[in-house]
Amino acid sequence: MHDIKYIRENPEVFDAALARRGAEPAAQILLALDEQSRALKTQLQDGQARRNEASKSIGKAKGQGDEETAQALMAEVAELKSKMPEIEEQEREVSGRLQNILGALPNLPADDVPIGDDEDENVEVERWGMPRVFDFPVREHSDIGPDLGLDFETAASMSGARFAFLRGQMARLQRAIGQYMLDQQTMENGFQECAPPVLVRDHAMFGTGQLPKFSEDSFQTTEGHWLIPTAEVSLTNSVSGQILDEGQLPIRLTALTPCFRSEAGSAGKDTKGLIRQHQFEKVEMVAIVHPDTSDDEHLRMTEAAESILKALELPYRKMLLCTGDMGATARKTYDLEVWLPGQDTYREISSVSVCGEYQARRMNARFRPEGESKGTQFVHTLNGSGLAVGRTLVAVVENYQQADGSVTIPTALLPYMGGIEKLEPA
RNA sequence: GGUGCGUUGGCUGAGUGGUCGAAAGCGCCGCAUUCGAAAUGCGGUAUGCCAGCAAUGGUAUCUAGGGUUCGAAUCCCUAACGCACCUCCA
Repeated sequence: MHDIKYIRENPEVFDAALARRGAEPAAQILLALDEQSRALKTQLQDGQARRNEASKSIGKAKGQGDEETAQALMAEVAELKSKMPEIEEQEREVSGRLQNILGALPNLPADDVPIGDDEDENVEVERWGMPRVFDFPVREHSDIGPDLGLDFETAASMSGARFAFLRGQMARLQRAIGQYMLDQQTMENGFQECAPPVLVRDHAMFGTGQLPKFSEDSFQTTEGHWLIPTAEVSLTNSVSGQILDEGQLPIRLTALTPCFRSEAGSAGKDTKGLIRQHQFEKVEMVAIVHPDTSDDEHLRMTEAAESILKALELPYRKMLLCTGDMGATARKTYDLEVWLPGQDTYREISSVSVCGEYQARRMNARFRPEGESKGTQFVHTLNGSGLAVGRTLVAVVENYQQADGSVTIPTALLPYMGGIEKLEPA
């Protein structure tokens, strides 16, 4: 959500920023609606002022027992009132349209975000770790997995495509990965562990920006609840509508939850394996911070995600997303892409975004600056995966695979594996 | 799923259909007092929009949306949320 005042004062800057994202200019239509809406408001308020004045006089007249004057005034007010609903209706319609357009616009990219159309124009910032050299034919996880407890057929029989049924040591490994990452984020990186709802209402989805534009990406129950596509929704909305004390900031939250995505529009993409599922687990990080610190927090959060990959000794690269590849709510995003030897490529495993006040405005999440009794400011919000559990599982299986089809367990995960040191093919 | 009660400013909490943007207290800010502080006293303390250089004035907002009325924090309806009891159930 954008500040209409800012647009009023900087229409060209606003449109230029939208253009960098490849979005159509919007300032002109917004300002036209804004002007109309305000003109109608004024008109309405003039009418209301006269009505209120007359109504007060009626009260006085009645108090003095002057029934005649009261009747005359009442007639006048009735006349006045007959015209008001029409203006009211117009005003509602105009400001409704204004809100709709405003609510559907993406965030403005930060100045240092590279301009580009799609992922091909993302910029590699750094690379960590050396891809392992294999002395046997490397296989994809979808190839290795079935003998280790990764069962797509059983899942398909009950749920269809893009679901997985994990068994035995494979299920255990997924649990170990989730537990390990949650422990790291809470005990090492200062995030508070949360266990939030995974079903949320419309306004929560609007607050974090999934609605109104991206409803087709998520599942909705027959009751009207949405299944969260990421715990970002639940965690960020925990401060929705609140006025925090400056001293409470920063708030750092994390949660391990299932995430649900319809993957509409990605038909034919990543159909093999665990990469793109309707349901997957993810450890999410969210930070609610003072506006002055959001850029630093962005780096901090990215490092928190990187620390997991380093501990698991998984090679990765850090990408700065270009304007065309960023999510609608982000001002700036770093993606971490893990090396998948089976696919001979780097694949996204974490996405860390700073949203500025874009979500905070939508949620009306504010803080009260220290030492001031009045006045509030919007907080800044950030979110990032720390990390996606399913894709981490893929990365472990592919990077730690052995010639005999077994998979060794990264040292960091051993304490979570209950004595299992290797996944053995059945 | 059923019944009842509730939702007021940063917080607590009054409020008979007109004089209520709303008592009082707390908190916060300023001033006085003090060497300084505490305590005390005095004053000030919501937000959006419109007009205005400004002071200020107008208007809307007492969870939200409808309605009744010349006039609604106050009456009616609906929803959301909270609490209690009942029913059911991991």
